[in-house]
Amino acid sequence: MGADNIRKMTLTKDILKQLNLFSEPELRQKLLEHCLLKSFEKDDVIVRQGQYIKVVPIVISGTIRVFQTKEDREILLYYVQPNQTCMMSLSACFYNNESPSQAIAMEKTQVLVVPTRFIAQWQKEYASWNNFVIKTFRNRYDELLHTFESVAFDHVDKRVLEYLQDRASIEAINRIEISHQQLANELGTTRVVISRILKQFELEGKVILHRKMIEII
Amino acid sequence: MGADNIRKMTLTKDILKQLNLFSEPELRQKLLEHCLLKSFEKDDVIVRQGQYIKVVPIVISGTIRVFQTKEDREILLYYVQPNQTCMMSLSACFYNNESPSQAIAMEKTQVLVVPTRFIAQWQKEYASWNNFVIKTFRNRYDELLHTFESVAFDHVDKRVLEYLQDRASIEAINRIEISHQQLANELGTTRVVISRILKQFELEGKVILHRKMIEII
DNA sequence: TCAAAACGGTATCAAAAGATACCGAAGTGG
DNA sequence: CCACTTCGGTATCTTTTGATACCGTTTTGA
Repeated sequence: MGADNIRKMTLTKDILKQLNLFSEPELRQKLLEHCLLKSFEKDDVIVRQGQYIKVVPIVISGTIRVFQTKEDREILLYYVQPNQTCMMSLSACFYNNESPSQAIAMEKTQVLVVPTRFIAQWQKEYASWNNFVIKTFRNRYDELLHTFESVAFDHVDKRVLEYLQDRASIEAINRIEISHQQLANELGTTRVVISRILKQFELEGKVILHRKMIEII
Repeated sequence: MGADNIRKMTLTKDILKQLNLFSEPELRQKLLEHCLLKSFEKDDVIVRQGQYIKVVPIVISGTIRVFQTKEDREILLYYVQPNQTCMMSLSACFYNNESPSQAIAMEKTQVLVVPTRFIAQWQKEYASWNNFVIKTFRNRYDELLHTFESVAFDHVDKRVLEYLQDRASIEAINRIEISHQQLANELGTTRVVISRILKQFELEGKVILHRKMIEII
């Protein structure tokens, strides 16, 4: 939320309706009173590594990519879709510290900006809010555990194939628009390794390689 | 909780006092009514990979090691100390599924066994319980994120040194009793790699190697 | 006591990944 | 249109880690 080019917009009931998360009318009223609607353009920085976080962004539309970097290496943690929020924001509500991760908008993205001071309080008062908090913690932990396990135990080629298949499955497509460098950034390795592996896959008849696009057979 | 050699013992107020987690007298009364005290010997299996979990074990004394395995490889997730619980138990309360991890007692260990059906309910009713749940989620996530980052970005030798230094620091000792194979199991690699790295450290004057013990200089 | 198991050191070889460099093709934007 | 950037293929070499084997020493437990 340190990005200078944030657009604050009017939060209305209609916009809030796009979130199918919170059922209590009283809570929805409080969201209208205390929260903002913000809009980001593609590639806008939402959270920087090391940044102190004062708000929890719940995605209404669009996608946020959360990742770790070290020197010139980068690895995906997760994507934040509509009706979701990011872990470092939620974490910061209960013990404010610096974000270990970065968050960037992948496309034009609208978020509901919730001040952190309400999170713990609303958790006690509203079941749907508590449910959201717990589900976020739980799902993000499971997801990270899965990623951790494959980084720890699997070779990169297996992880590449799994990534492509997951993505094809989720998006119900077989033509994945991604460059080799982007794929390297998702998996925490280098572009050359990815190119090498993908070429091997092409020779094995698993994929057809296009420029910035990979077709799964 | 599938281990056949569990010893059920009497849960008394005095034993419950060893936990400095829960402040409400009403909650402490409910813990006395609904929970059990169980005891494990060193090397007892507390949770198996793939097992469905019906209880949340809160450690009163002793230590539990939680880890992931794949084929004959193994990597530490975390240790559960007194006043703590494990993540797959807590996770199972909100959506029961198979444990992705294994848990083993590292020494004689006593745990408070809380049936999962009370977790979500008590979370709404007792602030200290909610605090425990949230803190567990948060701390375990942060911890896993840190481990993930070093597995993803650091070489094994760096991770070895960091492990040894962390352990020396936490235990306020400089003689760490661990075999090369155990260290390999903590870090998800092989014994030979560990031996090689440690030998290099010895040549560099960072450690002195003993049998089943490493002395940090 | 002694056989077996565990431990750790070392060697050899292989596989995986990284680092660097170069190049031709495609895309971008002034 | 054209200079520049991006993309991806490939080569070469290096580093890191893994796999396997062997061995001498120490520990364990019957």
